Amino acid sequence: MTEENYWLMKSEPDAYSIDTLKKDGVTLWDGIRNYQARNFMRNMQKGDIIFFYHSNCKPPGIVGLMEVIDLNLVDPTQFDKNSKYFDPKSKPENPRWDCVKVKFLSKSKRKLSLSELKILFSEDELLVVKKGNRLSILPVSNEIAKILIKKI
DNA sequence: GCCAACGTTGGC
DNA sequence: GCCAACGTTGGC
Repeated sequence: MTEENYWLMKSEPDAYSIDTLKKDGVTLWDGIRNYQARNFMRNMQKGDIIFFYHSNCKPPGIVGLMEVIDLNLVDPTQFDKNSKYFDPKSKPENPRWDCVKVKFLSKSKRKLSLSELKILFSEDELLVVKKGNRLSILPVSNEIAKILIKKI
């Protein structure tokens, strides 16, 4: 049996929230315009579990779980001139940005806030608690993920 | 609103 | 290739 990998993905609830995902069921995680975050997405596998994190809100924190169901999809927003994610340098014959498709799994009974995460984990254990970390997609170790899942 | 911590851009 | 200027993210 292959073990799942775990990730954390951030979204501002005003832009896309856990409740919207719950309603949609599945969604394309598009609009990623950071190479490091994109490369993490490229390392995902079907069945990987993702912690959904609400950023830029009070308080920020983990609000639910989702699952990767499709990989290496071209991000359509890069070619959409009306999108804020339009990238004039990206060509359809050689797309620069891709994304994954995710499925809603569960919403936390209670938000696991960043301040709580800081108490539970060090910067080395969980990257989202690292000061100044701006990446919107981060890996989570299996060990830490199992602890987190019990708490949400 | 402030600012730390980056990433990106462009002149040279 | 260097680096200054600028832009973005996101906590506080």
